[in-house]
Amino acid sequence: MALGTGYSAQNCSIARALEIVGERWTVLVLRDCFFGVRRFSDLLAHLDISRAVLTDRLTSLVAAGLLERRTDGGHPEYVLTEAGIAFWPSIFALGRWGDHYGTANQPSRAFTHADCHGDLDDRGVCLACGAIPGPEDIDATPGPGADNRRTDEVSVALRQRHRLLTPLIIG
Amino acid sequence: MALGTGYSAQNCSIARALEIVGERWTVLVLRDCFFGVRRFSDLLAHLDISRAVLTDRLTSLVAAGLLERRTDGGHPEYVLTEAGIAFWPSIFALGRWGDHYGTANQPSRAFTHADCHGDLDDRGVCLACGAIPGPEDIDATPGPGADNRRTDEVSVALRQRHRLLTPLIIG
DNA sequence: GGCTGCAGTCTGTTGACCAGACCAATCGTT
DNA sequence: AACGATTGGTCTGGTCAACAGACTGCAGCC
Repeated sequence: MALGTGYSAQNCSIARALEIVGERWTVLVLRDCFFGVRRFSDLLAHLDISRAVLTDRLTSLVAAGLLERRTDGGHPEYVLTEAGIAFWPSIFALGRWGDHYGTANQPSRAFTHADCHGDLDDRGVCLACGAIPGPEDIDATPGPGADNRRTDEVSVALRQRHRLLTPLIIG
Repeated sequence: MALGTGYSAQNCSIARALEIVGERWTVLVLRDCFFGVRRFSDLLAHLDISRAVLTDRLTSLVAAGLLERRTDGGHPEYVLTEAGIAFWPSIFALGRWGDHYGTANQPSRAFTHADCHGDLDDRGVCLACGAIPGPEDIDATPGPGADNRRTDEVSVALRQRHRLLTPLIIG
């Protein structure tokens, strides 16, 4: 393991999680995967990340079992595995905290329970039915604080209501 | 903001959260604060972190409003603010994910609802009463995967059952 | 076949993290 | 009050990760 990524002396669940997802950009890569971004070039355009670093993060995530690299003859696609999908509560909690205490005013994105169209509270509980839906049952829509400055195709596609985990329609 | 910490082009709740807590060690500092660690030297001993980096992280967390630096005449103490306490769901979610998908076998730590002694499920719901307790109502105990190799006083103190957010009894 | 775009690799530079030395303020003991 | 030990930092030099950008080889399309 590269220096700067290990917390070897910390025998702790949180440290073990951070050894996998604690590096710069890793969580944002996973976020985009939940939004249905699957291609190298789309991640590159949406994240404003160095190509070398994106390559490294994708390789690490595949090695750690959060992403699967699929090459059905054509260009590769990176798709969340069960372990990657299980990371959703962490993503959701981070986003909610960022909404309340980050440097901005309004949530950039809103999540609703697809089955009953209820909004989710800070714990992820559907206000309409009381369930805690997984990402496969959540729709994402731009929130009141969303900005429309970015013009890359991924950002444009994300301005539509969209079911998490399903491939994003780009272009 | 220093290079390597900004995600300026990402107008996103998650990116805004990561601008504050996304640097190396920051989440583990917060974890220790939830466990009741408050002194510079205790964090230093427990985290195996460079002094300069710990100074930087504490300064950043105070500046971001997650920690308050209290100096009532004596040595300073770092205590979670409301914004810091609100970060608990992210810490909990990361820990649970690390339990299931990290490199280890067994959870290093268990959390129970202090009011009714129920265990918490992966979503933070008390299995006994159905509530989702905040950290002030949660007791931490060593889990089945805890190790006893570390001998620093903080690690030793954490082997006792202990209410989150209350000062840890060290020494 | 030729062209465009995709998915990386490679290179030099910048800056964050590291270990460890150093220093001032505080605390405990007498 | 004086003294030493502990605490809470700062400072320095070295190492490694991230950065921007050039380059390469393959896929897909016409």
